[in-house]
Amino acid sequence: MLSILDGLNDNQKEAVTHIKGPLLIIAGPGTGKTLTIIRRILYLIHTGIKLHEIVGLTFTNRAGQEMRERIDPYLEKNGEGLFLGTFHMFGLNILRKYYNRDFRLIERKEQIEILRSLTDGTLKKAQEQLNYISKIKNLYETSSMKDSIFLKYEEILKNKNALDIDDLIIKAMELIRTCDKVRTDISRLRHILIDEYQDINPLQYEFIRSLYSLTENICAVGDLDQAIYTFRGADIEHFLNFEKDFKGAKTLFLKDNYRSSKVIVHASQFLIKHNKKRVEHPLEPISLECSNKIRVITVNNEYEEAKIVVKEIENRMGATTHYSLAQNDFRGLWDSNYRFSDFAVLFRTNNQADIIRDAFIDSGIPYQLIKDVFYEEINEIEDRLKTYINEPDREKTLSHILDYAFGVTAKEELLGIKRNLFLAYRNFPVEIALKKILDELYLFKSADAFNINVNAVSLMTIHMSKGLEFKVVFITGFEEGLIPYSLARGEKDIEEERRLFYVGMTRAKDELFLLCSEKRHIHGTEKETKKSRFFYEIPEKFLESTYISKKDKQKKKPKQQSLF
DNA sequence: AAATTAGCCCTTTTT
DNA sequence: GGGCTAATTT
Repeated sequence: MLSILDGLNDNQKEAVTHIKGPLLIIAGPGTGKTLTIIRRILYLIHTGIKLHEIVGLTFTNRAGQEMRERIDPYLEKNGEGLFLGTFHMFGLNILRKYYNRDFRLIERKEQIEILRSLTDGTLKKAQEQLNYISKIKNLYETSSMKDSIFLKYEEILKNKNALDIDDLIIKAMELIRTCDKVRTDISRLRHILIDEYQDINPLQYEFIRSLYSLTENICAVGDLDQAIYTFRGADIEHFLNFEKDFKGAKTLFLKDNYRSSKVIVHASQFLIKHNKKRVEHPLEPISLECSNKIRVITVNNEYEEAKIVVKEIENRMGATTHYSLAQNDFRGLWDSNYRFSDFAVLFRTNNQADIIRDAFIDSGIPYQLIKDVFYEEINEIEDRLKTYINEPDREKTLSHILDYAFGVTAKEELLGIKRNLFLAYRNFPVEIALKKILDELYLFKSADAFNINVNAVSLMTIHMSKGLEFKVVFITGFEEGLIPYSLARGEKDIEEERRLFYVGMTRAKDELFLLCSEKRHIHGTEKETKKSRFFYEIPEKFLESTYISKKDKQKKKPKQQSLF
């Protein structure tokens, strides 16, 4: 009991021990959100709640996995019975148990094929219609579910005994609502925890409500200031309405930031306060040290921008060139207080990555470019798996397939799934066991995207950086057109862009660099740029601006002459 | 059927 | 500028 609350601050303790009725925990960046959730689960268990009476829902496998890893050591039998994972995995579990054991999960590629057959055959139209159907499902627009294209698509899926990824939630919810057996099973649940509540979409909301009607206990954790996915259907109104939605709800704030320096916390707070649509809540740095100012560096072009990033990293690592060749030379690495993995370079759009990556290749600094490589990877896996089909021993073949498919992702929590798949498909023809195994692999699409154990500088979009932290963060392209992005027009869009930039800023623990290039190639043509409007929303006292430009000297000369 | 050319549009992205 | 696709040529 004492140890469960050990090391927690007062806000966190309250969040852990308030276990009756609905609770909203507003957890700003770096406030110990995951720790609090974990301790809360341990506390629930301590009060006599059983593992199988708790369900924790996350948006990404990464988040679910992180919690799993951190909580399992404290639990008997490796936490068996406690569900911690994505909405989709939770839905899948219900469906496999009660719906139809051998339905197939179809992936985007096949969805497109189906819609091609239903429309004029062009990819463009098919994509358009797929987005439309997915939107209907995720916004849970029941009235549009009578549209002819929707019905035709559903009919084909039904004939194929297939579900799409959105159906994992929809069909599971329908079962919960209509099937007594499932209701009985679900009603064993007593506590629902939902992470990242600000990014919930209407479908997920409906799903939660269905669960809540049976459990009466809900704990939502999130931070409106970090809502960056409204563009794909997340609705921040759910967060704003939590107290109205769930009778008797209590709201708590975690207000101590353990992650970032004083300057970074204060500067980012000044920025985010420009948003009108938000819940005001305090956020204070624990750190009292007088820290470095945020460095705003203006350079001539995007190549210079990349060079500056590399140079600043080299300065901190102590060594000079070609680390990959210098494995026996420990001097630089040994002296440094930094590891390469302490640095992150963030950008708004993926096409900014190339120039930055090239600069890293030139310098020899190890880097990991974090993006959705899984699609390419899975095609490779597919090809490789097909070569196993001809082997005579079926069980052996299946085992090979699973080894290969899951070996690539190499995640501990996949081992159980691997075993289950083996048992389930042991008696199926190999080809069928194969479109199914791949199907389930798709659910783990981005599980490998970021590897925290690799000692390399991380390069990624700001979106991908959510939930991560680094000693030193470089945000590149700090210009109008990129931050905020040019397509963001209305107040609502700009506020989301501001939140995105806020997420980027608050990834930094010690040092934050904002890089601004005077010129940049946009769709091939060079354009003059302006500093981001967000620059002017951060008080000057937090900033240290530097101007590095090749034109520098030429510009200054005429100015001086004019003085005489 | 393969090869070439002309036209198009350009975010962010999980499951 | 370049990746993708549809249209056109060979």
